[in-house]
Amino acid sequence: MTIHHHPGKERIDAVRAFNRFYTRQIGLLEEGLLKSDFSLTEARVLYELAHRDGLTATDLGRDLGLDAGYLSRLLKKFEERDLVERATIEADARRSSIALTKAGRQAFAPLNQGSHEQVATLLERLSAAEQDRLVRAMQTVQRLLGGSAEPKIPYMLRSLQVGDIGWIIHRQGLLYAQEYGWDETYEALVAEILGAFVKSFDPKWEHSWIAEREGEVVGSVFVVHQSDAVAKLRLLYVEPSARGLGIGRRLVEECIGFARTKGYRTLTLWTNDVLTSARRIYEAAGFKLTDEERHHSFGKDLVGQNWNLEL
Amino acid sequence: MTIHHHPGKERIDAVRAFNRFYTRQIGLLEEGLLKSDFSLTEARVLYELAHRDGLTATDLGRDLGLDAGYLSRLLKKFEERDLVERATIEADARRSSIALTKAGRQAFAPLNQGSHEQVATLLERLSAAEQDRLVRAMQTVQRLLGGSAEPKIPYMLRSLQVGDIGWIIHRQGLLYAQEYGWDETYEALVAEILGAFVKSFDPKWEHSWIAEREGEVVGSVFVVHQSDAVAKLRLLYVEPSARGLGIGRRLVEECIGFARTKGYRTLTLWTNDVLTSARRIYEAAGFKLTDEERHHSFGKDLVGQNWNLEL
DNA sequence: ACGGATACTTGACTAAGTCAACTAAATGGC
DNA sequence: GCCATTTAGTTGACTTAGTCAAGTATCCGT
Repeated sequence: MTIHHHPGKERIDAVRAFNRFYTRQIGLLEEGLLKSDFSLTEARVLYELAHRDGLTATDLGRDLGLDAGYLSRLLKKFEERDLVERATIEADARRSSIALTKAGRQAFAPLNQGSHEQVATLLERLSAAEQDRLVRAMQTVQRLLGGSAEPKIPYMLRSLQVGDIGWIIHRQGLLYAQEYGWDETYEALVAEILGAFVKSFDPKWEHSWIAEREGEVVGSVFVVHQSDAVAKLRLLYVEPSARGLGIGRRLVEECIGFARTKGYRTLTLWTNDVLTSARRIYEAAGFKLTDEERHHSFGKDLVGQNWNLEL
Repeated sequence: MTIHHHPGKERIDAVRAFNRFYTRQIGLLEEGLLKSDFSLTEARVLYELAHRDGLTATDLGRDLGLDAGYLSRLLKKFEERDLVERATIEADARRSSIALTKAGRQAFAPLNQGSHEQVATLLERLSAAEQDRLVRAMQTVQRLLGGSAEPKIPYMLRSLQVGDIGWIIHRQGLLYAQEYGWDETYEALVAEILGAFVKSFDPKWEHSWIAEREGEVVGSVFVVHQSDAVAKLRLLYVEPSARGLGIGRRLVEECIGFARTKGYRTLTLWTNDVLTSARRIYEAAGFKLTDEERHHSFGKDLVGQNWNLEL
């Protein structure tokens, strides 16, 4: 379950600004269609017909937001021009499945090509990296507004890839700075830990888990070898946007399972008392608080805690 | 100058998919306007008039992509309904500056409110973090397509902030993996270097520069203390999207200037021969190659180089 | 088997937008 | 300073795009 949130004025205004911007943008793209013998709506209908099979008039009307009467006439005109043909659906005599004829596909091709070239021209003004960012940003917008509800797979775990440790350092640095006011030395500590982890990585004794949700890193945890009897769980974190999905608990469970199968006797971890949600996960997993000490780190007075789990 | 790039089919198709998606999205938002006594175009005109001063008919037509004749009649109707008034521009008797009257603002208010609420409803379905991502993504699209030309300030230099080192580790890790096929140990090395840099940072002898372009990190460099006579330049990098702006050269110059003022006698650096564009910058800045050695690192056979500049 | 819904179709209409011809004022070149 | 050209805006005549309501044929649930 995702937590919903009443949006602030700045966000609403930003979205409205984008809507105005893109209304204009689409208007510009339409102008390119003007020279063809099809209107924008006709082109949209042709596009759908060219890319999807077995469509009925109702499908088209629903997906493109068109009036049934208008669409009916439009399709009739297409049929007269021999661009589309309708096949009766045996199961339902009211509906018919609409498809482009060969002539229809031929008429659509230059239209499609024109649109393709227009977009290509638009993109050519950008560098490859910018094109990439543009596409990603568009996909983000589409995914978020597309009402795609909850993704089928809420998250998946994988092991470390290039780019991950930098990303985790970046996010943890920012997150703890925002939430607890820690300074840049925390980020530096994470960098040192993860740099050393990768450098001296020993697959026999160590492991990492990255939680990914729709292609984005939303959590991670590491198990490092302290001695043949003691494994250490390090740097558990879950993105605020992905909290409530049980990712934290799952990551800790993976660590425990890994430590058990590798024959460790104890799983230990160090944390700070301000990190209450992490603490709750450790308690639920059976960890016991063994000791606490005050320390001054990351620009704050903190209480460090060691927790142990006998395996 | 930015490097342009011929876009691939996937990117073009992704952009076209987004256009279709957003055409529909805007269609849905328009439906909300239907109950008011203004058409979408009228509402757009009212919006512009409400938010910008001293507009002429031509300005409106250009910015909203409207036919001059159509707009003329539309404004005449508004004037008859006493929603707008025109003031003659003393410098040019052909043009007149159009503004909403009090009645115009009153008529616009519920329209504006309606649109505001509609967007608010749309956003409410998302969590705060998702709203944030949506807005960012929209701003990215708008900035990239907005033809905002070159930004007034092509880039600016600043010193390190929380989140920077993680970001630099992430980007360098990915970049060298993509461009030269280096493995995750390079990213780990960067993490160790930067973790240690922040941890043992000595402002008397050391410094960092982050190049920022429109709020994004596009380059960085570090100077570290090796001895009181020798400073080391480390981890120079410039984002591919920001190459050609002279950022690399500028970063190296800053390092040299800093090393001179701090009284170092030598500025040294280590690099690899495959990094040809960096090498060109070092040569131009007066660095001399002192020695080379073959080594196997980051999953590749490489030739490491030491370069020195006597200050 | 029948009441209500669904998938279209058609007629009558209005809104939205285009195009070209026109007037009046400004602007640039010589 | 004059004249050709451009720009700002207007108007008439028109087309296209889209809406609305009433209608027919078919399907679906009970």
